[in-house]
Amino acid sequence: MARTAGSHSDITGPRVLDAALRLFARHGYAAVSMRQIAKEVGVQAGALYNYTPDKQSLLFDLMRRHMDDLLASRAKRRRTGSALEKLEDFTRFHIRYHLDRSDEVFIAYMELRNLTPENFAEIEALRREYENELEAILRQGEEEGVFAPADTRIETMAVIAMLTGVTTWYRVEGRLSADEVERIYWDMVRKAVSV
Amino acid sequence: MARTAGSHSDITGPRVLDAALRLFARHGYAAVSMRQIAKEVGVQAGALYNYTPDKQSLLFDLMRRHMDDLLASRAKRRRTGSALEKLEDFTRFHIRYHLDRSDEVFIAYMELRNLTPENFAEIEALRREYENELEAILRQGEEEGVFAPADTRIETMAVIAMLTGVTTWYRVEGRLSADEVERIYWDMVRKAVSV
DNA sequence: GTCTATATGCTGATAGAC
DNA sequence: GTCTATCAGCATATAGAC
Repeated sequence: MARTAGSHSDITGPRVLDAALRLFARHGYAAVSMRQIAKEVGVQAGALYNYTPDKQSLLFDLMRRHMDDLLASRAKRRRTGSALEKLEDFTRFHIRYHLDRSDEVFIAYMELRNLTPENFAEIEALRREYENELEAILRQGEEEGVFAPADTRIETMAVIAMLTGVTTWYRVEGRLSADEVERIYWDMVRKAVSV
Repeated sequence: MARTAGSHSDITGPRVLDAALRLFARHGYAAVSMRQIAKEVGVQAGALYNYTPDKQSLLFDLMRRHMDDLLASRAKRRRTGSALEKLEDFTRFHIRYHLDRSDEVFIAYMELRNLTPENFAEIEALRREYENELEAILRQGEEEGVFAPADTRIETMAVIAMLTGVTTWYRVEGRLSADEVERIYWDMVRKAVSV
């Protein structure tokens, strides 16, 4: 019951990360100060250092958490079946996941260069792991004869770039539902890689 | 013949923009200081202000110049013909142009949020103009019956995102020539929008 | 756990000598 | 046109009171 003087909340930790997420996504890591984050949380700047050793860790934790969530969510949904079924599942998953987490996605793509080399290597490995699933699907499809023989690595990068681009224009209040967007992109992806 | 004391070069102006281009592309606008730019040019920080009123103008000038060049280059190449011919021309142009100007492209996509609202509006209008040509091509193809009926605006965004993504992985010293990359992407674009 | 205060250094931009 | 010197402010991070 007794509270240490000045302690107004025991959930300040998550709120710090949330504030950093919003501000980094909106203004960019380098342009956001610890004071701005503190103001958003409702504490003084010094108090932030109870929750993070430094600003870089804030960025890294956000990216790490995002990539972990992405891979974990993907692992739950992964299924067996034909390459075409797998590709549709991957495409719809990617679109939906990225629409639901626009801030995280934006940071994950834009702020890579603001990570220290060690942190960058770790995040990049996770991203590569995610891309590799798509590449494996495309390869399977080629072997099945349903996808056109091609440079699968480049196809992988092209498909991911196309899908991730949805975050640059999609607005929830816009004219299209997430379901419709899924379908449109799946149409294009299917045709793009098919024979 | 006589030179003002301290004047070592009459091409410092362009060198300032070039240095800013490289540094902004590598580290991001917000993370680069005027002192870093000055060091790259080989002058003191104060001297930069003979060439630019402020840091924001440096960013805006780089973006403006890039978009102007892009639209001018495109206008030179634009041609008449079938939608399929026009789309191939657009695709190959976009890939090649973006491979040749990776720094400019990177800045043009990553630093939009660091423009003042007025500057942003101006750049955004130019980008929209570029996108509109692609959208018109897709529409023509639908009318000709060679492209699948679809949401042309989303198709436009999807195609541009896919093509522009080439800058994230292409390396001149890599295993693929620019010609091969052009062909691979054209294959995918053609299939993605066709009936 | 949060506060205030502060250390230390870098920021964009300007003034005036040469 | 470039220099040196400087202004005023903000950066990250830390110290110590409560």
